[in-house]
Amino acid sequence: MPNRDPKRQLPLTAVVLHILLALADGDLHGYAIAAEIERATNGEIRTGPGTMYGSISRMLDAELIEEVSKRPASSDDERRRYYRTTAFGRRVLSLEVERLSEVLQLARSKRVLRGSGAA
Amino acid sequence: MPNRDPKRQLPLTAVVLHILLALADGDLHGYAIAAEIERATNGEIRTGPGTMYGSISRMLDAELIEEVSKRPASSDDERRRYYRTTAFGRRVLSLEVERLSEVLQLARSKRVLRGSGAA
DNA sequence: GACCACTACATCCGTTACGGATATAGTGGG
DNA sequence: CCCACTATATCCGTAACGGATGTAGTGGTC
Repeated sequence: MPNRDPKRQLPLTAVVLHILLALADGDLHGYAIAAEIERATNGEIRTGPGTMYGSISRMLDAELIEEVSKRPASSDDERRRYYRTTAFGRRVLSLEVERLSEVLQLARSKRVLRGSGAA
Repeated sequence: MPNRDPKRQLPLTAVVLHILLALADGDLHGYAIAAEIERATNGEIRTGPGTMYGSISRMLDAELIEEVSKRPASSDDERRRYYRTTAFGRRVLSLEVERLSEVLQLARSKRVLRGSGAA
């Protein structure tokens, strides 16, 4: 059994964080996750197959995600393997987002941002 | 010469990010950086010597930080080695904070946070 | 109905990064 | 003069990333 303490999973790597975010809207298969991450980050984070399938494998082991057997009705490329976040994965994601929020507050208190910083 | 494109340095690892944040207030030596990170993260991120001095070494190579020869007047433990962020390091830090800010906005738009999330 | 670009997953391997263990030695209070 | 603490350094096993390579199904087109 993998480690059930969500705090032990932190901090997440950028790739793992983005995979969890990509799956927050609904189940996706590996290739689609990579495309979604690239889209969501304006191409700034790209995950080649090594990174993607390696990360998926580790996340399955950690039970952050799980494979879904039943696939969307209309899309039927048999090669696709769909994944969704587990309750544990959502909990970890939530904690990581909270942690990042605190890091950002710290950074802002040190006036680290240049002029054009986002809200 | 190391890579001078600050975007190539992203995403930073959690440890590197926190080292840059710790040095944002002023020069510190390695041991003090580790203590400051532990303090600033309420003990959630701890850096043993392997991580700390390894990270410092890599950051020196990347010219994110540099060693300062002149040390604070009153503190004179000869073993200490002080570091400060370079202009390049501040630039990278600024970009990373901006990136994290965008990640957080994305996460919030997906309603990933539980009730007690920070502001 | 052959072709070909694209989709999709898998594995390999080199590199980077982390983390604990170990080593060494200076510092400073009691 | 101890002894705990400070401080840096190195070693080594493990985790994670990233590009290369391989294989094969899909789907449009001529």
